[in-house]
Amino acid sequence: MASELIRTSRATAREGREKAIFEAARSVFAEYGFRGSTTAEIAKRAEIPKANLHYYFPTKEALYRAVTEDVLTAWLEAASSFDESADPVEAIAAYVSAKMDMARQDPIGSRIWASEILRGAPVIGDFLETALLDWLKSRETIVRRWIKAGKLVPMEPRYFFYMIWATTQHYADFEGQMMALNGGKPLSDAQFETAKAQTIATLLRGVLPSGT
Amino acid sequence: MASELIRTSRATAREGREKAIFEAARSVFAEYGFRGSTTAEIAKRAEIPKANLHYYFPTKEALYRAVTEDVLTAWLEAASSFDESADPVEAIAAYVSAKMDMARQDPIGSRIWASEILRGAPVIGDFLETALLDWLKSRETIVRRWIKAGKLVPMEPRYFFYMIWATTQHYADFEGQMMALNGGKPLSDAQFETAKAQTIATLLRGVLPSGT
DNA sequence: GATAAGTTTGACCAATCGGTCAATTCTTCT
DNA sequence: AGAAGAATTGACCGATTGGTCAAACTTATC
Repeated sequence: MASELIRTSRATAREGREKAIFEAARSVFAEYGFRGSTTAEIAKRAEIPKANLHYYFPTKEALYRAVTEDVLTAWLEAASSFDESADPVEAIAAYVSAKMDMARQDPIGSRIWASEILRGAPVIGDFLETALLDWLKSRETIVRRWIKAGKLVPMEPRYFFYMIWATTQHYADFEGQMMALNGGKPLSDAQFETAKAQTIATLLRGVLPSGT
Repeated sequence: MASELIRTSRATAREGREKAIFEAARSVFAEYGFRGSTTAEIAKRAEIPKANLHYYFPTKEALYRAVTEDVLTAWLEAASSFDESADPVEAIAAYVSAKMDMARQDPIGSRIWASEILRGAPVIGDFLETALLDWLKSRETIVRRWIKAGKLVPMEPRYFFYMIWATTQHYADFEGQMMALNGGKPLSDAQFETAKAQTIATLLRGVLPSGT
């Protein structure tokens, strides 16, 4: 069966195994950070011998770099949902919504980001100082324009973005705390939608002029 | 000189050395989490031989428990600043202010909390399910009363507290990210005061009825 | 079906891990 | 001054760390 041979070809099998290692690494790094993670634990979660892991990723650091780069890509995707052309209500709502969904769908990525920053961002430091700073500057300009047009209350845009990042990140990083406060269960879909809607509403009311 | 002997007595010296170890442990645990931290690194930062560290704290875990208990104490202190008797504006402003100041003065404590939650809160789990849950429930009752009295917009109090916790925590845990976005320097006192005032203003406007 | 290339794996390595211990030094008390 | 206890420390321990390697096994190609 040639077709089946193609489907299970070496390249495909390799991709699958790489992905299994990758996902195992994500979960371990998110839980224990870089230094606290062991290649043995990652191999165990990927259900392969440790030596095999080093065949696909030469070092623990190379694996970590691959994982963090992936997180950055996801971050940039969500960032694009802050739309300059839209009016502030739409732009903010869409952006917060996208970030909340990201925290919900990929809490592990968010936690990797958090633990990377906690130890001083040795790997993504460059990204923070370049791409993230550029993004923030350009969005600050947009927000300032809205403020001047009277569409938003006077404020320092930067600290508003910090509030947004903080809140959305919180739903991923502190899931454990939320679970403890929710009878040991994670937020249901309904609860999460309520949280999301309320977060957007509170943030919007917090920056829109009274008459709006 | 008897007075000097008393001042540098054994008990006092012991306290001092214990505190040095304690502080070293806090900084290492905050940076690398429990598993990523090593007693060797802690001893190095405390400037003592590793064997001496184990004279004061028998195990790495005992040291970690001492550190986390200290963090919980600080948390409870800040929690008390949410005053039931005050009106909502005062209560919320005071609470957010206290939490922001805590994040500013003791970012390390906040980071220890964060990394403990990231790995599933194995040590403070009990606290979350008991003391923290009790605190949250009682404050939810207060907030609901204010909502019924028309002093606050209708909402789920819980998610509002999450926003407060998230934002204040963010200023401690993501200090590295903020530095990168601030020309490599930490927020100045003036910047921090602006951030604090704006955070309080935005949160308050976000939950106060329009006419207020 | 034979050859070559890609993949898997147990055994192993030096370095580091948390922790112990006995010998030594320093303080306190009489 | 000297005995007793408290504190310090280098040397050391078994276990675990990230990583290597050669041998065995699979798969693709002719």
